[in-house]
Amino acid sequence: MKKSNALYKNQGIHVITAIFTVEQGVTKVLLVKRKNEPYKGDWILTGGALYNNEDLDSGAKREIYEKTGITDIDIEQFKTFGKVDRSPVMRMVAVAYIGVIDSSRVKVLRETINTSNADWFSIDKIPGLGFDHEEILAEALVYLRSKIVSTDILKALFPNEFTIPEIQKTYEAILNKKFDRRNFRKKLLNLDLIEDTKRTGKFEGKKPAKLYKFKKKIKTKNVF
Amino acid sequence: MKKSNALYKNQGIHVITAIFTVEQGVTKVLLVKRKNEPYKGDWILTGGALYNNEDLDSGAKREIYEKTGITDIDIEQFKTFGKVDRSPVMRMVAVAYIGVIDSSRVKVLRETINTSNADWFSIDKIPGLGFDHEEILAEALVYLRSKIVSTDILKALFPNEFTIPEIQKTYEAILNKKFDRRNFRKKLLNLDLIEDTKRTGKFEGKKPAKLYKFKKKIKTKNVF
DNA sequence: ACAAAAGTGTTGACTTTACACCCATGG
DNA sequence: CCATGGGTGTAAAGTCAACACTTTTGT
Repeated sequence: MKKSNALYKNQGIHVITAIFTVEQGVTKVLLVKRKNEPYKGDWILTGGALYNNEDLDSGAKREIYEKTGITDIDIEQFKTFGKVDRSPVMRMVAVAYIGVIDSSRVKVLRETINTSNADWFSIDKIPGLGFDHEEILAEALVYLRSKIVSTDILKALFPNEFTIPEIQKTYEAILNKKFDRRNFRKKLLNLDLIEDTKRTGKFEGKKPAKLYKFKKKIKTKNVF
Repeated sequence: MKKSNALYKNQGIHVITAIFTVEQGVTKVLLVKRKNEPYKGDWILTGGALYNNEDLDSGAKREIYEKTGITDIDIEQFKTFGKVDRSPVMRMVAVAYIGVIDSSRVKVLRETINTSNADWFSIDKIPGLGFDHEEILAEALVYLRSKIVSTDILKALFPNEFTIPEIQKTYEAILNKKFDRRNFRKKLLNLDLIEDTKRTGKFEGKKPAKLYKFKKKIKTKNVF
């Protein structure tokens, strides 16, 4: 392959992450505001150009750190976006990730070189986003929803102990759906993701609730 | 973003597809042999560099056409690979796809500009592959297996009518697992992917078998 | 008439769903 | 002592896995 061929000259790779949290029953996503052209002043998902000396996952995490100050976040790649005109500057494809984090445990930076502000937005009050980030965010949400029903992706929100009513609220917020208290408990326990800690704590009720925690190892169940 | 910054100069994008078929109960993948360095003489999956004037899916299809002559193939993006050293020439990320096609319906080209030969390989007799294509192929297979249990991805192998014993053999070949005849039938019909054509045909038995076909519209079922 | 593969039905185990009742605590 | 949410149980409907018998044809 010839580097000089105009057919594939000046290409680049974005690594973009939709970082979600849930606060008081509301699903939110972290956005940053661009300081420079293109899309100056617009909100976008965290991300930026991949460097030559880093793998995709590392690049995505570096960008998260640079734009928000967040470290120690687990991310999961879900799709790559590559419409010809998705960036007005040059030909870029965007490798997109989702991440989940407890917003109360992180202090988000307000000012970086390329972005001013960084803030959590309720997913049903999203402003217009720059680049193709609205499309990316929409697909990120679909992916997030598909993941929480069978994986321990919510572990980031509940790294330690939690009660079932508490985590149920989070499921309901993300899936935008209500569940029967008793059936939810049975189903969740059946997924084999969490275990009883034999301790109790408080959530909303006056009666103490049992505390659970995510298991160390998880196994997935199969169709067929 | 400055195009000249060495941190992200000279990057490129590969679009790679693992094309599968099933012949007489054996799952096979289409490989081509490289004519030029790097990896001259090695077998690899079909693919190549994305052009600036095409979307990702189009690029993947163009590469398939150029390397094998195959047109009219449905492909599905499943993951992007981006280890720093995955290509010795320059920094490339590979957007990977899977596709399924009936090998008996296509005539695969044997000679192109960059590749000589193009042939079907049983997935348990894969030669060493160039670049990181062994890793891509391994993940492609996992993805393929996850897809056939709930989608109409096998439609490409059975575009028209087929019998249940016939398609069962294909499922068994891909999943490398045997199923009970009666339960397989019930489960498959329950997936709501196929419908009775009210016609009959022959497969292996002497008794005529009912002919089915994939439905036009498919709906997916949910957990939670 | 029989071998060989195709089609159908039943049963028991397990899940899922929809409910109703008791429990522990703070006020 | 009672309101509030937390915990548990049960019955009906549905799914899943294992298995046996009948049907249609070619020879």
